[in-house]
Amino acid sequence: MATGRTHRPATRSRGIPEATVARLPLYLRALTALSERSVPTVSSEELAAAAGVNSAKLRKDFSYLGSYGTRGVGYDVEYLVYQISRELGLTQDWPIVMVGIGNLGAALANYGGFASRGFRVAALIDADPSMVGKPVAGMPVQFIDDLERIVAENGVSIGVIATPAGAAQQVCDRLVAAGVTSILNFAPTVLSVPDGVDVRKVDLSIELQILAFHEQRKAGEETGGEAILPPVVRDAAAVTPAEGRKGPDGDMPAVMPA
Amino acid sequence: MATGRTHRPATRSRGIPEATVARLPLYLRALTALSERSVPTVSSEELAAAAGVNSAKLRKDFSYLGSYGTRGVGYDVEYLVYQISRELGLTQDWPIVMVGIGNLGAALANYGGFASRGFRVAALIDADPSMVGKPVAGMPVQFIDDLERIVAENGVSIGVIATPAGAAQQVCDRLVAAGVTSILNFAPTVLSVPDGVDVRKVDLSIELQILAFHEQRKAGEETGGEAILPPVVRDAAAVTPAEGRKGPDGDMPAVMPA
DNA sequence: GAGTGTGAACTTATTCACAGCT
DNA sequence: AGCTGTGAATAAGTTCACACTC
Repeated sequence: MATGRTHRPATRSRGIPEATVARLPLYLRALTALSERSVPTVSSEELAAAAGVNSAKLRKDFSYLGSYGTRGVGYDVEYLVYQISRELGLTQDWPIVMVGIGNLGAALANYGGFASRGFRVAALIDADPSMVGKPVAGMPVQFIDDLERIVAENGVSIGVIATPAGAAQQVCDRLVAAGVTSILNFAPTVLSVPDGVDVRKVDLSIELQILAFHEQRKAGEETGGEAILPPVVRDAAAVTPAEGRKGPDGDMPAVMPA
Repeated sequence: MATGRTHRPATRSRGIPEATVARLPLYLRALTALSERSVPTVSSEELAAAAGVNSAKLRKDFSYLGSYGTRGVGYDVEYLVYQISRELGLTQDWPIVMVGIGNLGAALANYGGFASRGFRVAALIDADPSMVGKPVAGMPVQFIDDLERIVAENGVSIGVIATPAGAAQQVCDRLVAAGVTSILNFAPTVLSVPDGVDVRKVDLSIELQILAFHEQRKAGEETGGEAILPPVVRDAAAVTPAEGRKGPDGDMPAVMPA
């Protein structure tokens, strides 16, 4: 997240904590499901369970939006759906462009949840001329040379990058120059953007690595903590010995080629 | 994240903060890039820039792993690659299964970064009999009835769910029953799992909604904060009036059908 | 009675700033 | 002189617990 703006805007702004903002879509999804089942009201306890958080957190989160509940009763489902939608900006229409229509890009374009909530795919863009014109998710892929025109004509402010890592920064620069100010990045690279542009990243392999960390911990705990199991070295190529280090445990294995 | 275990294990454990763990893969990626360019050492400042964080945070993060740097010089790239890999558990091999080989599942299976770092796709599994046997990313899709056998035979502890939302919880339950203790969930649902099982979710539409929130803020700020612009209502269907509410601004529009 | 809304306590994360090593 | 490692200060996020309202 590369939000510039350190100082808050002059007007006394109701600052909704970032952590809360990140949970609003979760609440919204749970509420939408209730709405479809025509449930009229819901308590913080019930809604929290549906959203997978605890009720105190949920109430605190909602308190930043205003007092939308009724004591002794709970929350009006439809009313809350509306208020959260509005807060998230989903009562308006957001045209987005997707750049990089490979395997992943195509899959994302086909993914329904995309278009569902206020988001509309304005264009699919790729740099491969052989892709251009091919229909993906019911719309023809456009050539990257037209990126600037497409962004301008559609008033696009949100871009999705699903290119290979090598192309991502370049695409990002063009998007930003064309006026895009929010980017969802699926390429495994750190993007650098000017102040005022938001970047969120979704990274497959990072998520797996975090899971592996915890998984490893579990394995260690089973044997009574501080496991003796020496890590199975998978790839010890090209690691310098470097003596005198003081890590909490495990120096590099001796079998290591310099 | 549904980590059970409230109490720390008996042995005085070096508790690495969750926020730090989440950044280690980032550092690792930056270090790997340096390693490929045969850069021998790097300062916290340089590495932080490459990873997109600030240097104080990076040094603090590394301090939880041990003292792996050299004052006045910086960090030995190869040595750090090894230490972080070990800490993340990437020096061992993690067989994973992917369940749900639709558009997204197939795209993920084809995604290289998956297999690269210690992770090995042991099986692709789908519930659609017509998919079974078809090669995806060079391996035949297997039928969901074999899930338990596959998990057991391969010692799988990490599962990836890329099914439609409706099937996700059921698949999750089967994975957990079969012995999987870490799950990466791409389905737009909250999964409930027993204590001791970790779930991480990747959710497209949530990320977009967070971006929309910030995007809306920017639009408001341009006109001098506390924008007068009335939110364009896209879908005001079925919202109850509910008078007497006290949100910070904007009650529901009057045009609303009860 | 039931359940929200919220100060206050607590926990986790980030940033500062500088002592200490090379 | 340069750069790490880390206590101390600050900020952000979570949980507690209960007054208050319906």
